[in-house]
Order: sequence, then structure tokens, then C-alpha cells
Amino acid sequence: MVPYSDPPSQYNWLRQDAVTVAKLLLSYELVSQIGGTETAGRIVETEAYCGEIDPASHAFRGPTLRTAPMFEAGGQIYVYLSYGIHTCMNIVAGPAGTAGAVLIRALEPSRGVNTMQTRRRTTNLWQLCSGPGKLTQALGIGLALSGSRLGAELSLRAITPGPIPETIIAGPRVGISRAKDLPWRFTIADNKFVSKR
DNA sequence: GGAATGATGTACT
DNA sequence: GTACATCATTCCG
Repeated sequence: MVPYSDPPSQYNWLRQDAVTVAKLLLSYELVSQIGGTETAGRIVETEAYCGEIDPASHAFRGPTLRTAPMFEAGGQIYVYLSYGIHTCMNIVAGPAGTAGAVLIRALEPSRGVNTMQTRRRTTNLWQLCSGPGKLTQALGIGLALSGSRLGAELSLRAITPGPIPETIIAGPRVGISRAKDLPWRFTIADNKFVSKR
């Protein structure tokens, strides 16, 4: 028998800090198998939330029932309800206990566009996944997925062998009231599918 | 037990 | 640009 170690995973790179992971995720496609049809989009906008040291993070005041998935090792999925209506999805980053997370804020639609259009009740490609609540609706992501891990219903696919050729822009995060000035929102320069302009 | 609060999206003026 | 829908979670008393 080999001594105990972490299970082999193609997702071990997610155990880096949330800011690093937020930038690396911009070279990946987020793929959903939910509902039996594959839907997917390239990640073009992310935000890093840095656990108990970040006043804007849901993990800032320590673990709760809701935020428990954030305290697992990188690769966990954390979904929460926003404004009573919208679900937003995070990929947990860092070693277990650090509670880093990356909010996925926008996708460039790539697969299952027809299904996404039906779920979103719009045919406008630019508006299918251009916001954290929009993309969860398009991919069929609900609260029940919180606490699951990447690799089953949701997975990541590399788009480029290495870093993306485009420039990554860093700026302040959207819609928060604390730690407004930290430049932890990352977008692909000039991409037309991000949530703002 | 009760009230305040959002990591938002859409519709309307 | 402003209004508001809508509810799980959190915090306070």
C-alpha cells in the first residue's frame, strides 16, 4: 500500500491562492452536463475572494453552514443565492481551510447555445452569460450543486496549452460594499462577453 | 423571534 | 439613471 496522499486530480492547480487561480481560470472553458445536454463557455471574467482576510468574502466571519464548501480544498464548488433570486457560482481555491474562492462572472458561450438560449429566454448571444446570475441560469446551475466538486456535473477544459495570448485586465470587484478598492476582478482585454464594458 | 442585508438582473422613466 | 422583485442567511435583542 502507498501511504495516504491526496487523491490524484487534474485540479490540483486550484490549490493555489485565489488571486492566482482567478487569473489562470481565464484560459479554461466551464462545462456543464446538467440536464443531459452539454453547455459550456469560455471563462472571460472572474473575481477573487480571499477567505477570512477579505472583508468582502462570505468566509470573512468564519465558516457557517452555507459557506462550509469554501473551507474545503480547491476544486470544490460554492453556490449561493443572491438578492433572493439569482444563484452565483464560485470555484474554491487554495488549500483546505483557507476559504479562497473565485466567482465566475461571465462566459463566452461555446457549446449548447441553443439550450442556453432556452434557459435564459433570450437569443441574444452577448447577454447569455454576461453576469454571474446569467451564466448559472444558462448552465442550469442551482443551489443543490454547492458542496460538490469539479469533475462530474461541472468540469473545466483547458483551451490553450499555456497562458492565454490575450492581456488580462485587473480592476475593482463589482457590487460589493467593503474592500471596494482591491483590484481582484479579472477580465480578458477587449472581450465582448464580460458583464460590463 | 424578527429585521436587515445583499458578490444581481430586468423593466421602465 | 432609478426602481424593485424576492428569500436564505446572518446578526441582533
